[in-house]
Amino acid sequence: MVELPAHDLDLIFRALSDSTRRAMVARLAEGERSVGDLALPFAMSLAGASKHVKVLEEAGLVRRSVRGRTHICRLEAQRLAEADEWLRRYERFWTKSLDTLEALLKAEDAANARKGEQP
Amino acid sequence: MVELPAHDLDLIFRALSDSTRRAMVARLAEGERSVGDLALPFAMSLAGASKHVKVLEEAGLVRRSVRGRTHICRLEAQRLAEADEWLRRYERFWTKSLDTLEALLKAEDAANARKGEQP
DNA sequence: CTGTCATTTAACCATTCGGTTGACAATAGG
DNA sequence: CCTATTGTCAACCGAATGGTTAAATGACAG
Repeated sequence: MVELPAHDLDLIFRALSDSTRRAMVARLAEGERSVGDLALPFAMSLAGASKHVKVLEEAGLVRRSVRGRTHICRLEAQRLAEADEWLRRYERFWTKSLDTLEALLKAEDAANARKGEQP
Repeated sequence: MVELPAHDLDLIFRALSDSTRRAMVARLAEGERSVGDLALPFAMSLAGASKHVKVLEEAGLVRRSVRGRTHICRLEAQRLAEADEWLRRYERFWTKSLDTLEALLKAEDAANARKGEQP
């Protein structure tokens, strides 16, 4: 459980705050992709897409290996885990509300059951 | 399991990409805080901090209730859950590497055990 | 009514962002 | 060698970001 520099989380969350980049991450989850492949789905110049890839790379979310003239990208999932680690610190706050709701429903059921037993 | 608009995730991740705002979230996890309280830890004008709170609010991460002249903020954890939901789509990619490591270790153990059985 | 406390708004500034185009570099395939 | 293909780099643009200060709003206290 390493404590990461705040700056890293800045970069990771920033990288994920753009839907184009999130889509690229989704694509990379299916397997390695060249920059050109990643650019393909978007109505955007290759240079534009290339910039997005760079942002992902600088956030550590993507690793690139140059093979000939094509740059092959692959997802660096550990980095996603680090963002997730930060978020899960607060997990109890969103599960708690569900638990509370559950408790309320149970209490209601119990009340109904009592009514049913003594009409 | 609601599919959220991409735009919402944009706002949530963007809001979390700043360490000041993440610190505010952390603070709000301890309980409700006024804008002034939230601003206190930072070497920043109140107006500046107020802007950060607004960013959190617009991302839906914070709900504000005005009580007299003080604005009381509280964490809207469901919103964090939505970011987490996106990330967990890729959970298997970062747990997989751990599993693989585990498998390797187990295989090694098995090999050692075999050696031990037939010396 | 007056002042003061909590906060927002407005205007401004430098920097970053997301995007473009055009030039460049390197590799692949005739 | 020549020419595509793959991708980056540099310069530029408008919009957004993170910050400031100064003024405005709104509620409470005397």
